[in-house]
Amino acid sequence: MEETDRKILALLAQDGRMSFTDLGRGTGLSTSAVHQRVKRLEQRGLIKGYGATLDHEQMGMPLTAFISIRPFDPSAPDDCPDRVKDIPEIESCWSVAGEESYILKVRVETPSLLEGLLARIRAAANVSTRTTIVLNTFYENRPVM
Amino acid sequence: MEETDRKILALLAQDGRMSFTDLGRGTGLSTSAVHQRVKRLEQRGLIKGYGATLDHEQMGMPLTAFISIRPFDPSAPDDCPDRVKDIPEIESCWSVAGEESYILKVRVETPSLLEGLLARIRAAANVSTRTTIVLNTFYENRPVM
DNA sequence: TTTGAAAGCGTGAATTC
DNA sequence: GAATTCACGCTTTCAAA
Repeated sequence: MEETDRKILALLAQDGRMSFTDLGRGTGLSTSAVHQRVKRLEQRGLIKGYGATLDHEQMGMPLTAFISIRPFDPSAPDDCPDRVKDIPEIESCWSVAGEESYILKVRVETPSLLEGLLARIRAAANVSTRTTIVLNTFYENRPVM
Repeated sequence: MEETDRKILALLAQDGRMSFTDLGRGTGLSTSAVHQRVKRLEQRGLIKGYGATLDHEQMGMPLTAFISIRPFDPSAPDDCPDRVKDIPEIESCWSVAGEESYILKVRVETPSLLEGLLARIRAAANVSTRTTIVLNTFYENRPVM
């Protein structure tokens, strides 16, 4: 992948609704040339999708937390992501190296709903949890490339 | 905010490039009605922006990590986010309640670049760090609403 | 990659509910 | 105040070169 594609990706990371015409202006290509490149980037999976970034506070989900997870029984099959994937409050799920096995990022409306969520996670996956409450989001998902 | 707006937000969170025409079909409104609503949601800040989701592995930044931060000197002014905001490898920056004061999420190309990044962060903000390497991203930034 | 053309979309004003 | 209709110009999309 080269220069022009990286430029297109940078522009789309910044403004996911930018028109092909403007992408063309931004890269010095014709509209259909960028169009084809974007389609190819989508097909190759370099662009995984497009999304609007919402203000969760205004949407009534002001509480964000990280939940670090370690299995109770280290010998049990380790399918935690599968067991929690249908819990809609979980925004992200990573497996990690370190003291814990997984980190979840969750969003909820209230502390008491967080309590209920933790109980559900512990029950679904038979794990112990350590919760870190987010006090302030300075920035999130800045384009890094 | 009501039903229709939530529906629009859900659709745009899922596909940030959906046309106003399709948003209209999805909500039972005319094109210009959704158009007006989306513009209002943008103005009110409920929609903070639109972005493409990129595949960082394919882009040559396969290493993701969380860096937990605590100040060396608890009495010093606590302006860590300000001091690290120009480091481009940092994708997200949260302040948190718990043993550490901040969590950063970073993306780099190689382990040795992570080493250099950690040194830069420690020097810029006079903090100690604890790094958790991401082994696998099962999912990230799923729409939660 | 570009050109060119058809179809579809965005946008605003006027209108109605 | 919010929805619809309509009309214009611009954008998307695809085939052909």
